[in-house]
Amino acid sequence: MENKSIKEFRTFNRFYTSIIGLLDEHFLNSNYSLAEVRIMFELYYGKNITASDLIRTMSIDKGYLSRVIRQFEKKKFIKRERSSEDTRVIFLSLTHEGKKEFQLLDKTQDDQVRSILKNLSEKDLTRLLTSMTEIKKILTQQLISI
Amino acid sequence: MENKSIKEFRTFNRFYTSIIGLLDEHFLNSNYSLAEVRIMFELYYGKNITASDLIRTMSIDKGYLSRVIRQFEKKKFIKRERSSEDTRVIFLSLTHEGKKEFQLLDKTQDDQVRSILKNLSEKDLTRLLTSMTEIKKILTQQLISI
DNA sequence: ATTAATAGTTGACTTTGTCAACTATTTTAA
DNA sequence: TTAAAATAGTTGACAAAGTCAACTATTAAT
Repeated sequence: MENKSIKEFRTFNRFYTSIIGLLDEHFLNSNYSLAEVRIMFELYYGKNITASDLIRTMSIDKGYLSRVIRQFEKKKFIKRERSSEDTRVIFLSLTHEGKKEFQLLDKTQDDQVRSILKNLSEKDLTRLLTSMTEIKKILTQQLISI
Repeated sequence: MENKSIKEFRTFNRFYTSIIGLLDEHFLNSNYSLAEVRIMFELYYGKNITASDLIRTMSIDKGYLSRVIRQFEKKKFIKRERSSEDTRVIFLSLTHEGKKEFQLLDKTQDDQVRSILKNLSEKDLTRLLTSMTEIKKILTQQLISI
């Protein structure tokens, strides 16, 4: 395999890092860190999520997570419910307030993405999404080897 | 434009964030932060770079940058040269030591990318890189609107 | 000549993240 | 069945990363 391929791959990574950086800016200007938004995301779309789940999927430190959860609890965004089967385990979920707060963030992100995509021609939009699907499909199989 | 497009775009963003995260892990396990590696990158590939340049291109805080540069100077990775035209300005560059250090990081990253790409068929590799070029082309024009 | 702008530094601070030790509980296996 | 190992989560102490405003020095603008 050619070095040129590696170079191209890395160039794309830098390019897309800056795209993601621009999109994340909004979150960073909100009152929440990326980790906090991600936690809300997981709880909003998931079910019966525990701290351990978040630690695994986010690769976040458990001490740090514990504190973030406590903060959110104080703000009444997250509620805890101890498992009856295994009392070490605590199920986390968003309160109504928490859901509302996340929806706000999520919608702003949607709006921001829409404002980018709306400028694209039908053709370009299709090409863009097709390319994304393609990349996802090809790289998913490789993910394990990283 | 459909909500489905927005959703797909954001799904890809999350996917690619995790790819980048995996690739960046190595840097984070090195003795340098992402910001530090990025600074070395800019100095390695650029010419006549000043702190102001880095502040603009990286959107980094100037106080923070000032300290990082000082650290690197202490390690003899970066050298400063005051501009004769505008004595407020200091040109930054990597020392021989600094270049060697960056090359090490850069090579490790290359190796890591190679280990991913080598598992792909010729066809998939071509498709992957084509898709990346496509995305880059389509989104570059939109970058301003973000 | 003043005033405004720019480049970079410094101090004080906050946020974010890490590490290891700890409690409490459950699972494993002799 | 019980001792040891594993798992879930918390806490304290700390380090790294990043932010903000005030500062010096210099240059550009009116």
